[in-house]
Amino acid sequence: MRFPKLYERLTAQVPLPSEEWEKAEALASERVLAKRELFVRPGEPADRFAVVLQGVFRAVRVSARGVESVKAFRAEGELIGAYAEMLQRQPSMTAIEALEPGRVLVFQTRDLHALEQGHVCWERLARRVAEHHFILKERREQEFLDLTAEERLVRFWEEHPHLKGRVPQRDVAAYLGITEEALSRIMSRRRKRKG
Amino acid sequence: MRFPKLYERLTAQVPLPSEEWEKAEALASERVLAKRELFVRPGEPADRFAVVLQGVFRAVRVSARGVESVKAFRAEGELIGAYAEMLQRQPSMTAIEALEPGRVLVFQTRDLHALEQGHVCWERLARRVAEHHFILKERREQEFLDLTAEERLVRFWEEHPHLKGRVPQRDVAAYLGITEEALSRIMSRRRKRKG
DNA sequence: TCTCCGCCTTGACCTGGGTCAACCCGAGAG
DNA sequence: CTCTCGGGTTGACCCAGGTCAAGGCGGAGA
Repeated sequence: MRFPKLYERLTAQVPLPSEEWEKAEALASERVLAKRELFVRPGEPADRFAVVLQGVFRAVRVSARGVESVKAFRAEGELIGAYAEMLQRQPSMTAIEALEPGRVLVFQTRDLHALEQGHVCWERLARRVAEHHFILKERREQEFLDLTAEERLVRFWEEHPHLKGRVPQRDVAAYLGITEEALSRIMSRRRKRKG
Repeated sequence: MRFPKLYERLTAQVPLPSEEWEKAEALASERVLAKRELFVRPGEPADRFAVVLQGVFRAVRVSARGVESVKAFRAEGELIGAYAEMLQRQPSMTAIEALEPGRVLVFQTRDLHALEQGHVCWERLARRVAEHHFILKERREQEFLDLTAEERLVRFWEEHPHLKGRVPQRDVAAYLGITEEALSRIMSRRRKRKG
């Protein structure tokens, strides 16, 4: 077993026979990414995903207006991939970019599919993953519905303390749905108010 | 079988043995709701959900500021319930209200849990449901990130043509994340521009 | 050392939407 | 027939955040 810690984490979610995990490991491959390198680029088929072993990534989409918005940041232990597109068997509309030099463990969806045929544990895991991501998205929806940009900022740092110093401010702005100028002003306003 | 059409729809998602469906039907109960009546009220345990047989429902949450925001509208054939809270075994923070007199088919999560022990099809269905809801939420997130209120309005009616005339304007506003005054103005602005 | 570049800040100005308050209108109820 | 009430509209005013443009600043490379 090459990734016992990862196995540990997964098994906490859904019991996973170690033989099954060994099979999965055999199908996975490690990949190193430079800062700014894309793990997924828009237009590509959404046929793979990965677990972050090292580094921070951002999932970005550029709108019709040409504005970049950040859908999520992902760090060690989390999944990266164009999930929604994968589920809908569409080409990716999302870019996934390394914000630092990183390492990931890549799986082909096709391989996972094959594993699912062999043991129900993989379907159960897929369910957990879907449910977890649903909860994340719903939380974010709620934030857009009833928080101001400033409140969303505060909440962002509460929810992502591990990203301190690892993501540029402009990306935080793009995550909050505001411009970098607006974010800069919100921060200076708070500096003044709080001390 | 009491609900063959519903069985049809589900089976299109995930093959469901008819015996299993019959078991589920036996556990479900029909409930009639008056206009304005709540199917779920905030604070209650999130221990049940339902399929809408008739009527339109809204899922509402009131923010700390006391503002109502609408998370979703649900009509015939769709699911209602405090899904996120259910997954997290929390009391509901959401109210689910009938906007018209309605009928629903109610399931206890506990019962579904029991069914899952008996046959994998229920887990598969749960996975599909989670994935589907994820996609819906992500779409909405994207709309908040890169559309104006007016564009969200247009998209809303494109995505929910069946709600025309069935939901009050103020609730559409609460769904879009704006006030009813703002929505009214956006509409009159468009009336002027377009003719 | 100087320069360039990526990232952040600041200013001036504009605009969409929030807030508060008045008003309108159509449908039931008495 | 009138009153009331729920839902929608309109106006006046304000403010958060967008836009455009000009710096500022620290670090890497020549």
